[in-house]
Amino acid sequence: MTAQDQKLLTDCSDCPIRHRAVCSRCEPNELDLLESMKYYRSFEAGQTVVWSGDRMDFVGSVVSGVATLTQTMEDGRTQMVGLLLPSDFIGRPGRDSSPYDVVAVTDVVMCCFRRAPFETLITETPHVAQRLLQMTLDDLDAAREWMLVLGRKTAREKIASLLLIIARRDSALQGGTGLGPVSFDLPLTREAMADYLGLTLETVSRQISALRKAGVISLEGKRHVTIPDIAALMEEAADDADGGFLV
Amino acid sequence: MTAQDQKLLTDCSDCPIRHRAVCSRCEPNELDLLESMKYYRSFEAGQTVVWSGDRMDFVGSVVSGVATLTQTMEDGRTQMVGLLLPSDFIGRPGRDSSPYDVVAVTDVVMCCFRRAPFETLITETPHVAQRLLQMTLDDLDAAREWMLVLGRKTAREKIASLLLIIARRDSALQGGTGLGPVSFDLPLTREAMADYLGLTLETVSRQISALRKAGVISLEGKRHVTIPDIAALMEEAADDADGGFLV
DNA sequence: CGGGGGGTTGATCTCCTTCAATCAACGTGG
DNA sequence: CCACGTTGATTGAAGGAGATCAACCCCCCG
Repeated sequence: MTAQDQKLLTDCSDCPIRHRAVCSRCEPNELDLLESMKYYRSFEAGQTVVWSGDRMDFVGSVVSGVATLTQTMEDGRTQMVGLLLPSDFIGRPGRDSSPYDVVAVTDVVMCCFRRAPFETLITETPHVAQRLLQMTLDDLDAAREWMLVLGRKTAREKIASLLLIIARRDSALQGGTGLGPVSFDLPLTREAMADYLGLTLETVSRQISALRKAGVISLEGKRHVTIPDIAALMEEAADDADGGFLV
Repeated sequence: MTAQDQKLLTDCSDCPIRHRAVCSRCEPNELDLLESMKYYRSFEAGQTVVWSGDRMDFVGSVVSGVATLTQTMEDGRTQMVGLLLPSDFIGRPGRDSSPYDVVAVTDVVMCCFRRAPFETLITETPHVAQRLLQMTLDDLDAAREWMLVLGRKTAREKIASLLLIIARRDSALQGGTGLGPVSFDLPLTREAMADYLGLTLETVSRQISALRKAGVISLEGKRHVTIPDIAALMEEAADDADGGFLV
């Protein structure tokens, strides 16, 4: 985090996620309340933010970077159940421990609120609670969308679906047009993609190669992806919803 | 619905889901408001409650019976993304169409509210919105739990997991002790189970037979299941969480 | 230079799907 | 009352998509 970033982060009105996070609906006085109880925390790539089952004394928003929510079985099988991007919220009111591991996959900055004051706040100010309900409903839709991917799609379709999701987000954030070639960096390793998709990392690697050989995507290095024709990728993903690329 | 059921359903204070549904936190005056805008609808087994994409002019709670939330791809592959039991809520404020098909799998009675008045109500009375947030968070947890099942469990583990979920619900509803043998009727056909689990109906049938032959479950007819030893079934489900049978 | 993390590719195996036959239960109409 | 069709379920045989095991590459860093 540069000195300038640090400066930006002290004032809510300059916050990069001001218009999308839990606080987006707040009136100025509500924002003052939130501002008085907030603090920032930084995590390095690879660092665990919260361990599954551990006590969690805060909730908060991802300001920058990417984190994952994962579940692990006793024998080591793991499934990613959420991908946390800037403006996404971590933690739930009314529960003091996370049932998932939260791991930073890139460097992450979070805007945190201590849980107790936050919980009283959402019972008293409706705008935060309303926004939180909206965000939770969106998360639920995303989770259900993902259940279709996990349960019914082939490995190739899974990869295509994941690439589309990342492309969509990126283009929404960067303000691309949604037309013409799209290109972005994969924030996830092959293994993390496998954990998201319910596959092995070998299968992920093979299917990415296959999509490359088919000309649906092209790679520079291992991580930078270019999509010459988004419609072709949507075809591969078997996305019935036209999806509305920019949604 | 018998005449007595009908009578019971006219008054919120006698409602069987009074203490678990969206209305469970309401003060008497809030309940009066809700009561003034509610109406009941019945659906027969097999009937579609809402078609994916269609306009939805109401939201509401399942009072009795079982319904499913499913997604279907163009080529016919379908994935169940939710199982709706008594007290579960359908529809979301702020959106006028469902992205999923809602289908009654048994006869279903719903307590409905017209969407417009309900939406103004939740912006004005905090208790309904708070309860809705809680329920949505629970749904999200359930969806994420299910992502682990879909992504990482074997067919046998999937079947065991589904049986456990149904057993848990049933025993919570019926007020069983959670100890000793548990027995219940499957509300779902083999095909519906397959759609829930991301399997084929043949695999479902085979794995149920396998669990029966292994003595983990026993069947009377095709639908009535008895579980002599719940711990054994949890073992088969590879449920890391002790699960706390009664949660 | 060694070592380790991340990635690719190959060979083999296996679990689940696919296709198909059969069965039991049930209703319906002649 | 029985032939017939339908629906839900079971079981078998064969094939395939993805897992598993393993070798190897690239690049960065100490």
